[in-house]
Amino acid sequence: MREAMAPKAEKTTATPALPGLDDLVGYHLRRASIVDLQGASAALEAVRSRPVPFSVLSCIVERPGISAAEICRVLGMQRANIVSILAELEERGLFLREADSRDNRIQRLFPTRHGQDVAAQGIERVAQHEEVLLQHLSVEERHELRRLLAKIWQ
Amino acid sequence: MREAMAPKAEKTTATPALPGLDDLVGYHLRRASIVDLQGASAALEAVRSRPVPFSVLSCIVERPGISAAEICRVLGMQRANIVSILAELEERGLFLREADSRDNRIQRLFPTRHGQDVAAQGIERVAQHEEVLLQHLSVEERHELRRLLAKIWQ
DNA sequence: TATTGTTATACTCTATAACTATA
DNA sequence: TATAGTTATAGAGTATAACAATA
Repeated sequence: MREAMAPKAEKTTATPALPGLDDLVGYHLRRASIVDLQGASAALEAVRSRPVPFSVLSCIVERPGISAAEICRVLGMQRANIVSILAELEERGLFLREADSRDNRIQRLFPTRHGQDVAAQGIERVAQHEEVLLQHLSVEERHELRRLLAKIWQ
Repeated sequence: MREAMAPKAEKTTATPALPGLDDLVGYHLRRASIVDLQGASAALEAVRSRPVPFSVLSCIVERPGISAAEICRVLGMQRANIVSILAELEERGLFLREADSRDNRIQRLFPTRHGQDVAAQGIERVAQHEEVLLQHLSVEERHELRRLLAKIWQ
């Protein structure tokens, strides 16, 4: 607010070609992502989870038998960071580990019935949150947005 | 494949209405944002900064005389979290604090010449990074993406 | 009472290095 | 040697509570 009455001098000799923070797509990407994360986090409280742990659970439910390393590749996270998340999900009885019959290094993860229910409830809640988040976007715009975003990271 | 004989509920009895992780706009928002942040962080190493501190500096450069609390409102961050960031930027001589003449609670922040240079160099680097990030998007798509993202958080 | 700047603190998420055991 | 799971650790970012000074 207020221009502060031109404090002393300078004021930068006009920067016409120089882009500002608001011109960067990444800035809006970040701001939008933060708003989404906050809403998603609130939505996931209903199933006592958080965005990343919930994404991991969803992976297991959507791909029964997936390994931890595979989940990391799918979600783009470090193997070291999934360990405590899996420990928590396992303790809650949301999935089970089963040794791979051919490769003893690998543990194959299978969702329990409870895990499937929690994942379904979570997705439902997050979808409801997105309905609010994207309320000012038409169906076409939502699809276009998702398409453009996927193009960036995939 | 193998229809007829009415299957008795096996292997995911078709989940048509249930959205998966990949259907959530927020999922792609997050993934895209992470990729962008990584690139932006790398780009900002050239000016020894990071996304958030750089955003704060940009705010000061773009709005000379802004206060810390105002920056927090602009960037959507907590007042408590800007303190150490300002301390670092100040120590590097990127801006100066000046007591407000009317309200002694407020410190008005003004960029130094060096601060302006660093901000300009940083923006340039980040813009170059975005050129790579958005290389597969047309100019129209980039503008549409930014418009849709701004619609979400603004 | 409300706001500014501040300290302290905790949590989430991401990152790297290094270890073990298997392959 | 390469990969899977793991431990430890660090860093960035976000969040809340509380305080003193000022309005």
